[in-house]
Amino acid sequence: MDMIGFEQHDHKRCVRTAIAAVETYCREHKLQLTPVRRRVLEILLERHRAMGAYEILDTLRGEGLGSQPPVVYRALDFLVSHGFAHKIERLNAFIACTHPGQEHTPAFLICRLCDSVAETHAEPTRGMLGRAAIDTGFSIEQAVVEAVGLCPQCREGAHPCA
Amino acid sequence: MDMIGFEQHDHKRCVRTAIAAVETYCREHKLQLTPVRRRVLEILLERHRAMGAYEILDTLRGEGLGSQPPVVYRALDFLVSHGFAHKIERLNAFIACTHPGQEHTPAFLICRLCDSVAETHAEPTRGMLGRAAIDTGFSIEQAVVEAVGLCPQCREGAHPCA
DNA sequence: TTGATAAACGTAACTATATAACATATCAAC
DNA sequence: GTTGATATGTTATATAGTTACGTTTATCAA
Repeated sequence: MDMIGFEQHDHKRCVRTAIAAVETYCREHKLQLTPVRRRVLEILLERHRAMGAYEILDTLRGEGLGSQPPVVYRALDFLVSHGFAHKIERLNAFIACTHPGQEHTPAFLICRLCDSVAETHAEPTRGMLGRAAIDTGFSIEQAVVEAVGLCPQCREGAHPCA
Repeated sequence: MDMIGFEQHDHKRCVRTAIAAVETYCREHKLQLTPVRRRVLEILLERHRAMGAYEILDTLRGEGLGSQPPVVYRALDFLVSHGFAHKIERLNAFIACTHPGQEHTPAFLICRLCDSVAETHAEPTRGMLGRAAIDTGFSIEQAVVEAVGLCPQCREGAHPCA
């Protein structure tokens, strides 16, 4: 058991489950989960945090699985476009999806101190943003929702004055 | 009158108004609206769209106002940190705030075809995201909310089948 | 099983975005 | 005017992402 993503959980099990879900999805949708793509996803799942493309690339290099930027960017494009991973725009980094295969609009809680990221769910077409879009005639296709703040752990340590 | 930000408006007047508001705010809060900072804000207001830092820098260069990246990044840091401009994470670009000086949580509607950006307002601490934050013990300090889709103009031209 | 086609990969070079570090200048207060 | 803080100028470098092109591998139909 580790403390990851603000919560305790059995990490090895969560990696296995996620990989299995992606494998199934790819089989059913005739997508090629090639060695590079699979390994990039595994790296993201194992670390269980947002990683820069070049950080992932360094790991691949050490394993002889491709050493140039396009290799990792192509794998990430695949993973992101099918919802197996997400890009955190605020960090220029990538993170494995916590529930791959399911349709969802991800939102993220990013800790500004430890850079940990928790994925959650948002309904951006509801609420004020959806209202604004309708009013202006804008059609929302996708949304980036990233909250920055303090995770529970850092919150405790951060304010000795509190 | 131009078509900007999805709507017609008197652009020169909007630039003057915005600059005046920022000037007042800076005077009242003892902030230095130096020539470089002021000019970067003016450039953003005049263009009235999201601009990359290097695009702004090119303009500054042409005017002899500083030619190296740190110049523009420092000016942008100032403008963004005081809410006079915003960074669009999705575009790695910057845009002038449409109502500087007022407390607000900006949200953006970004057209994926013409890259036009409209600023609106969101209440991310309400709704599902706020609920998720409370449930996990995360304290939201700031939020990036950027919807990607089609603006009214591009929507018309984009689907001849519709 | 083979040939055609499309998809994925390997690599080099390059472009774009952003920051570090340090010297100089300017401003504000005493 | 001297001092400390704030802002600027400049060089170099770090980080992020793309283009282009040739090769390999998978898919599928004849």
